[in-house]
Amino acid sequence: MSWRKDHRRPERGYHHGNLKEALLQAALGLIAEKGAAGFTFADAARSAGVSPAAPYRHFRDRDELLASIAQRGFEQFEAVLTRAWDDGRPDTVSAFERVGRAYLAFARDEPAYYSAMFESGLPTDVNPMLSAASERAFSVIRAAAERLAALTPPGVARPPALMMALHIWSMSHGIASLFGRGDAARRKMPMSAEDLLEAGVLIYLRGLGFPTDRRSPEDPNAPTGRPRGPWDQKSAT
Amino acid sequence: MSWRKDHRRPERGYHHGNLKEALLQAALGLIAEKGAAGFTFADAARSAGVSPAAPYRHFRDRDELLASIAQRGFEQFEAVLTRAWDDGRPDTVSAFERVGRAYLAFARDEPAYYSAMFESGLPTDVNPMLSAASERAFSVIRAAAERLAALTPPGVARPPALMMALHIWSMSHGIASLFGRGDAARRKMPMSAEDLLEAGVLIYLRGLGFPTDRRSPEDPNAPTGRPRGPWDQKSAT
DNA sequence: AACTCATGTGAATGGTTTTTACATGAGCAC
DNA sequence: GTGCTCATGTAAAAACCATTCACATGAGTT
Repeated sequence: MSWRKDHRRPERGYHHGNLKEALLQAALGLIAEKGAAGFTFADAARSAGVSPAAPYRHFRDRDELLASIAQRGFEQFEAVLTRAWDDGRPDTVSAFERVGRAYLAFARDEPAYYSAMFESGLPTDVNPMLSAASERAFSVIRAAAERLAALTPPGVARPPALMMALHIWSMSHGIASLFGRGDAARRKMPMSAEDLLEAGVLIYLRGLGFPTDRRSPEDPNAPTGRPRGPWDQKSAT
Repeated sequence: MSWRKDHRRPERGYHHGNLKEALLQAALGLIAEKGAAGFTFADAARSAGVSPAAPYRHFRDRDELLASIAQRGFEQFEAVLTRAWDDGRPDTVSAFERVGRAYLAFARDEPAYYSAMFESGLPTDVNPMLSAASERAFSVIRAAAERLAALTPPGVARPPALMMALHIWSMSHGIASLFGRGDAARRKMPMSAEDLLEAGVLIYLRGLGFPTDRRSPEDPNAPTGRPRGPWDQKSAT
């Protein structure tokens, strides 16, 4: 049952056996703990139980390790967004909102990945593998926007899907960066990041001519009430 | 004999005379050059022509210097946004868009400040002066949103101004972070960051019920043309 | 002129990055 | 099994940075 010295740490011989993976995991933990800037190469080596020079057998330098993490992050991000999109089921608009929530959930649940992906100051364009992975993640949002754009009601101008995707991505990224994480940079928030994003997306879609009110336009429950907006969806009192 | 200061500075006595300011300026240049992460305390000292220990007479540590820069950045940011808002002249909506463009212009023209403010990983809440400065900058956007919210057409639900401000800020910040800077993280962009933000804001405002089309609704130049959206505002062919 | 104290220096400590020469042992040929 | 080879790990060292401490300087004050 013991295939490699993968499991436990019985007695690490001279060779680690799986150092590259161990370094990635160690770095991930350290970034989550002390931020992308505070993470050090030597610390990762110490975490993995090897000398400070060992990592250089697997990564050219600290930046390459960071880039590997960012790339893996984009791959997981793509998977998460793809699953949330679920090819637009059960309906395009609600699947689209699910993608938005998945975006925020990823930023919150995987701060280390998110940090490496967006806040590590890595030059994105010099690493083709990295920028390709990033592009694939974005293409999920873009594909969803294409489907949404195709649903534009008749008589309404059809927006460019790429522009829609960039808007939604920007708002998601802005909310995640400014308000999305645990306790950092938190301001007086009247609502959760998720609700903020959902309301923003609904308002935006309404601005494009989509009908987004899930209540019937003439709500029998509020015949004389004030007009309602998408931001009321969760605040029914 | 070797000059004590590598640069031609008239005052080269034992005391610098204005070291704190010189360090701030030096750090600003270094951050612009090598990013917030790459900037080193010793480098700033060298730039100012003093020993590596001298900066400790003015800043507790590297983070405090970074925080000082971030604070000054928020102050300049506030001034820039306030000037752009110009108390809502000549009309609220166009002044609001001017604020958005000013946001992007600041991120582009002052990457060092922007980096220190938003990308340096500083704990915002532990420094009261810093978070207050950040709050004051945000309050400009918030005040503009208040004025905008007050203009909600009759019969349309009035959105919470704070929510509007958070949405606009998020989109601005997202665009600035993802697409706003010189050559970093640039993707296939169908339009400039400024136009992207302007279109996004107009669509968002339309979603809130604001009339935003600057063309007359029945445009005589396009009597049989396709329907138009805010994204067409700049693309008149 | 003498005193004081903010401000700057030099040196020392301990950590990080990265390179270089060397050590180990896993996989493979035989 | 024996012996070869090479990927992988180590130790040592140079260069750099953050931080501290004892000490030096000189500007402002008395």
